[in-house]
Amino acid sequence: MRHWLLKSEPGTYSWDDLVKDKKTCWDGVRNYQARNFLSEIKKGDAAFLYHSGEDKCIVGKVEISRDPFPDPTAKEGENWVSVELKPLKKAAKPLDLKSIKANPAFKEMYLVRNSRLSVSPLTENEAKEIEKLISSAK
DNA sequence: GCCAACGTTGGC
DNA sequence: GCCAACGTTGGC
Repeated sequence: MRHWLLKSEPGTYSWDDLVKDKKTCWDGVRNYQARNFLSEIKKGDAAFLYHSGEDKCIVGKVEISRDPFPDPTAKEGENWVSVELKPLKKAAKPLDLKSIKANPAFKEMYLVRNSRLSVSPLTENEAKEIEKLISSAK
């Protein structure tokens, strides 16, 4: 099982929206690198949801509930993919970007090195560290 | 609101 | 195939 980081503007689609919807189709990704990662995701993988913009926090953990499939919002002839996901658990303590940048365990993270990439893989270590940090009570 | 980083597009 | 121009994203 692999771990991923999914990024979203909370104004566009937030953790709360996801909880309200119970599950969502992660579509609209229009970046080749992100698409390549998307298509590597498998049902049963876990991902963390990061809010860019106002929040700049990892806000929760989600589970991929469907293997990659063609993005329904793609135009005719275009080849984009999406996955389906559902909320697993909300972060007891959101992990903000400042802490991520300050933590040497996250030095190599895509979020740190290329904050514009909306879908990226996490190493096992990074995933463990995130898990630990968002789970611990304040 | 500004700017840096990155991706895409189009002229050559 | 290169590179300048432009658009988008996201942090500050």
